[in-house]
Amino acid sequence: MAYDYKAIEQKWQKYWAEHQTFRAKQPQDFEGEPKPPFYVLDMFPYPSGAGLHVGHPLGYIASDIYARFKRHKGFNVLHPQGYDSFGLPAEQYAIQTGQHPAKTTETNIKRYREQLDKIGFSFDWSREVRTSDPKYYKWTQWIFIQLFESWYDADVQKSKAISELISIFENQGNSKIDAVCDEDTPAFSASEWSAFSEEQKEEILLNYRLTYLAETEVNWCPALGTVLANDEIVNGVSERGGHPVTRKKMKQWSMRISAFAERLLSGLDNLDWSESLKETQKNWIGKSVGAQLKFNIKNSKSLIEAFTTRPDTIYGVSFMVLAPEHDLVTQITTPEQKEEVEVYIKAAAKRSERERMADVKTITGAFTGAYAEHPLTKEPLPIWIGDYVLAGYGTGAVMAVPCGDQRDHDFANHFGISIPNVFDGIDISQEAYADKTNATKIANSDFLNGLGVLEAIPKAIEALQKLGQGEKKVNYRLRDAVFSRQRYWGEPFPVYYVNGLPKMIDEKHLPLELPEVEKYLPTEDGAPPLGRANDWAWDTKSNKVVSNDKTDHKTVFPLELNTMPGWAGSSWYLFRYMEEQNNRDQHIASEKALEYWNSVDLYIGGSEHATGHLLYSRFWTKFLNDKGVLPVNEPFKKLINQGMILGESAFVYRWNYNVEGENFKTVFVSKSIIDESIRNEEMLINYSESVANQIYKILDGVQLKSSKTQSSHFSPLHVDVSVVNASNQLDIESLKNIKPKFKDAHFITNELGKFTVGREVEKMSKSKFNVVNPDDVCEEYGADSLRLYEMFLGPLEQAKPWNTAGLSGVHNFLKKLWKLYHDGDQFSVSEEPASKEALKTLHKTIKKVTQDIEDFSFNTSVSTFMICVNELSQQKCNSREILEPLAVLISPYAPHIAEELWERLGHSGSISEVQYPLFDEKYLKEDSKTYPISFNGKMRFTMDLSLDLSKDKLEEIVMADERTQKQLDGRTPKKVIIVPGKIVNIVG
RNA sequence: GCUCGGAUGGUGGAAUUGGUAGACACGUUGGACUUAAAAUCCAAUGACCAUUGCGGUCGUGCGGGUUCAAGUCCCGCUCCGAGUACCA
Repeated sequence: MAYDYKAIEQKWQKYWAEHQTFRAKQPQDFEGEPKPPFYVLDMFPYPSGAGLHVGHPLGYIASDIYARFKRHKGFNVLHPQGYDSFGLPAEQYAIQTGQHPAKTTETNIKRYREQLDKIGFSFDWSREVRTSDPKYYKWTQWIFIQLFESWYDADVQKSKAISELISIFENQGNSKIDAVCDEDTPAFSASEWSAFSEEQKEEILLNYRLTYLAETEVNWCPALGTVLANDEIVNGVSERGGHPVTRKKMKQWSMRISAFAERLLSGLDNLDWSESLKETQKNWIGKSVGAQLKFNIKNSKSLIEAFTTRPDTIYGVSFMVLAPEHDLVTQITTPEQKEEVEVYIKAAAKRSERERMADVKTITGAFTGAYAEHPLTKEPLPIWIGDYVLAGYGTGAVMAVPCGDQRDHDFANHFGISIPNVFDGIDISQEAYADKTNATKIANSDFLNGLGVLEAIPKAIEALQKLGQGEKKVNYRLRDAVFSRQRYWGEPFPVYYVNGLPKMIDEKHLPLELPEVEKYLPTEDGAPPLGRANDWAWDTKSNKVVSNDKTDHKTVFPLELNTMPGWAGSSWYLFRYMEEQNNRDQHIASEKALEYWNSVDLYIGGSEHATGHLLYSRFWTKFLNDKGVLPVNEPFKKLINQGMILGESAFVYRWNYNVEGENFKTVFVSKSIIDESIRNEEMLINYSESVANQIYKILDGVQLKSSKTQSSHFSPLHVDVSVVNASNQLDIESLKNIKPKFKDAHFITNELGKFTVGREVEKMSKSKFNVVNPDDVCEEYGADSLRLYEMFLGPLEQAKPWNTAGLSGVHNFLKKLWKLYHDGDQFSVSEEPASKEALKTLHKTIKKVTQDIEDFSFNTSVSTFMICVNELSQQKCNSREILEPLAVLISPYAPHIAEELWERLGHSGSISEVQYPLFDEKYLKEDSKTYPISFNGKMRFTMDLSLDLSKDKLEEIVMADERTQKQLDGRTPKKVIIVPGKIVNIVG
């Protein structure tokens, strides 16, 4: 019987579903001691309308292999899947078509599920989550409330209940605690606190809450009608769609993730993540250690605070620069400078983020007319404004040290400000000296003279501290994350407003479900889509959502109109999977389940989530750990980024032929002809008789101008990869059928009537017509072939192009594997003991494959299987002793064929939990080795020699060999290097 | 600019502590089977030279170095990719 992958795969997919083969057990399901848990997770997909292409399952296949391997190794494996089902595309589609996003999302999920099922994943679907399910987002809202009810104690680096903070305020005000809060929070005593009105208290508390409402400058994207987070902006335009982004002030919910900066940074050390990913998070958090200095302003009570990492260069300060948006600017600008400053501020505000970034070279700024006072020398320092100083970083002000910072150097040069030098023996006339090497000594700096950087920094801080004008400070680049979106398809905030102040809906009334709206657009007066809902007011009496007409601001209040961002639901979903569906109502997951499953042992997904999802979920995990909700403070122990699978786009080339008169026909020329014609430096018409005839026929009567063929005469156009075969030949008829715009086009083919296309590797996308669909591959070769091929393609973490041609190789391998267990059409294995070589082949394979799985080197294990099957075929081995363990070995990779063979071997039930074969060294023991015999490091021939031989004996035998004598040609070797079991090298 | 990766045949990619470079697969070529095709099987396949046979020279982006021995280690470059970007 031939290998009928279609029947086999269908059969086993059905079996797995019916028997719930991959359902994970909860600890209480075991009689006696539970099996050790192992949690393998994929980044859950956003179910887009385009469906899956072959790039998506790459990571899923890798994690599935690992999950299946761990089951064979005796673990209780949790390998769930779900959907990140809130999001922009469904809403954009709703705006265009009027269809409810819930409906399109449902359709898309169905399609995803079908596609995933065909690949044979061992997912436990009984635990599926969807972020848009009210039963799920009830807990997203619950976490939001917990954040609102918390503040951060920087002293012990822990989040605590807000009630605790209130009692601290009541007893001692806010001066003695080290709580993370907004920069502009005023200081108050206990009695002042008591004297505040309830509303004032609420406003102050908002400065401390871990999620807070604040007027923030946000990244507003007019085209998308929403605010974007920093990580949703790439090169100054929106990640989705590439629309321009501008700065705008809006009242927004924010997350005080900055409070967790230090923990997010130090926690990285214990994670088994790739160095590059950790590096990306480190840079994003951007810790810098330095000092915060206070500069008095002449003739003013105000101070300028500036952060610096180089307090040792304090004597090199010759001016100050404020960000144009800095609050002090209007206060201190002198009447003479007022006009110039205002013009500058206006111009700076107009420059979009993108322009500012693109144009770093142009130096701009304006003098305010005011002077600050140097804290040590008391010299006046002119105060400038310049847009190279960012309002959002540090204090929005810098002490400019032109000798030590290139930007300050450029600015000083441009505006003719002096550049005092504080480095001993360094020439700073051309450029600043920014090195922090301790060997360079500080000069012209009073008490710092002669010190290296490392000694000078603490000394400088000490001196400034004595004056009350500076202290050590750690600064982070990480900004608080804006949490409001002006969108419909997201989690509603469990928030209503009393006198403009936010109140939380009590937990027991959650979820607050998303209301219906008649249109998914913002309202005419610019409110978010929820502003269109008729029933969107909160009745505090009945604790229900009621009609807006009932709003009286006494018992019925308006609800929040924004919704939460995409990362809300994905920040905690991993913990939801830990609990079974029917026990999820009362909590995120039961304590017992959280304790048992702990955290994700292996997480696989794309590196594009480095500074978004992966940072936010670490933040929420730490927070929920502080609260005692979670027993862990990191969500993902080990993380692997799978590389992107790229598409091989196909191009046809339109000939922009040069004519006397009109140009009206669409003519495409085979790539092979173009290339050769260019190489031969001839006219296309002279390429060959066949080509000339075609041209005459198409361009009947047209007079071509003579010129040599050049690539600039052709414009490339994408064509769908499905109409191109593995040899790059285009099926012209099919192309005309699927793309009517080619209907009347002419195609100039080579002598054999073939038309070849050009190829280029690009990102796989619909617009490039290079998408390969996994369904098609499963149809043509089967899921096991798809799985093996995706792994065979190359290292998991590396980007690589998809090349359909290679699929037949792994498919052939499966056929060969099948044949090992069959004699002609008959299933046939022998009960005879296996030969020595067969056992050696098997154990060699066990050893290598086990090692490869542990190293996530799946490409090499596929090769190993190929070698194994090749060898066993050669040996004509069909012994059960070999073939049984082989089926288990390969089952994580090609589960369908493995199940089928296992059944044919006479077993009932799934192969999935059969013990993984154990490696035994004794089968690999060799008594001889094929030694490479090298001369001066170059291998000349090999010799089979016993491994028992001593070094001397080896040398004797090698030297006696006639080939050795021939190589030496009468010379006496200077030296003979012998590494037993490895190599013989003769020098001389 | 900075940080992190990477560069090996026609192609995707192997190569454990430095120890036979190019495993495995694709592609290509030749052969067997077949009326023919497909499928299958066998053989060859880094480049160059030699060829009746034995064989030889070069070769892992470039230039140096360490070593009996370097794809692997060290120094200096080039190019490509990713992330990040006026962060004081």
